[in-house]
Amino acid sequence: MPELPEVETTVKGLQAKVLLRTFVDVWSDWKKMVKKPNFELFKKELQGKKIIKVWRRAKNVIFDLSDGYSLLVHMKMTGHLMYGIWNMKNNTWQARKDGPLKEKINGYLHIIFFLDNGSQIALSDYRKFAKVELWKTEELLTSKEFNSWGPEPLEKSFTLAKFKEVLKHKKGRIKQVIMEPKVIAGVGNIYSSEALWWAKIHPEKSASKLTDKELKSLYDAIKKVLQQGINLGGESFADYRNVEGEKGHFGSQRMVYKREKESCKRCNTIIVRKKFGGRSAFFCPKCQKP
DNA sequence: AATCGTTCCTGATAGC
DNA sequence: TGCTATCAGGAACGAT
Repeated sequence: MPELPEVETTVKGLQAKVLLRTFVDVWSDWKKMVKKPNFELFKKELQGKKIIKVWRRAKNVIFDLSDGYSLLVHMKMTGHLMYGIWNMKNNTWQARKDGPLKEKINGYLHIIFFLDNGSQIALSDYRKFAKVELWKTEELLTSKEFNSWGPEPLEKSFTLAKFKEVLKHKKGRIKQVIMEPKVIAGVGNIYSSEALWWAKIHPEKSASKLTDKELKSLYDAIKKVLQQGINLGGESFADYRNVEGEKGHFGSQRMVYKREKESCKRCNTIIVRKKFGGRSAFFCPKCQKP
């Protein structure tokens, strides 16, 4: 599932490919993925808009366009954006003009954006939870939703004091709290599990019960695992791929996520998987005591 | 105000 | 063997 490092990897990949390109058309076989405005209007309004900037806020990919518009894409759980040249006739695609011809078009492409140089950006999503929205930039930046998201954990302004401030009055389980978009941006199931392992904190511990030492450890761990994720091009345990359709390498660094019944790399204890709040937490019952 | 349950999807897997 | 039931999971939203 794309979290901050995966979205960041996607953004970097797109920056290298699509800056200053202009949208000429859009195709979709699942039009309700476009939430704003309706698909027909979306298609009409997007045509002729030039991509000026590609950036990330929380887990959203944002394309700033000409005429004061912004295109927002949230990949949710199983989505990923790919760039390339699709050949509808023989069902193939190339990530680069001079690159190898990939055997088959990914079977889950639900939106394809056609660019003015003959290339395309495609949104693949087998669970169809992804969302796409076209905003006036000013409206997006001042919207309730945009301003509800928590701080960016890798920005300088995210200090330890800021971390403590956002956790204030939070009594819920720490894992669920740090996964909440309104608390901190970009942290999901993978990186919350990993950060808690590094910080030696049990995922079900109440956020309000963390000691100062634990808060500092967790703060450091969140930044550490996210940066490591970016450095390794994200995690591809499930569906995530970069814009060229390739896997990320964070998997090799996973300490707990999806490692239940394997041994803890610190103390050899068997890693446990426990579901709460509708999600699976992975942790070492010895290193991360309740 | 904080927290919990529901909703959107479909491939994989468990159970019979 | 083949069918059906269950599950995963980001995050907005409504209910409590």
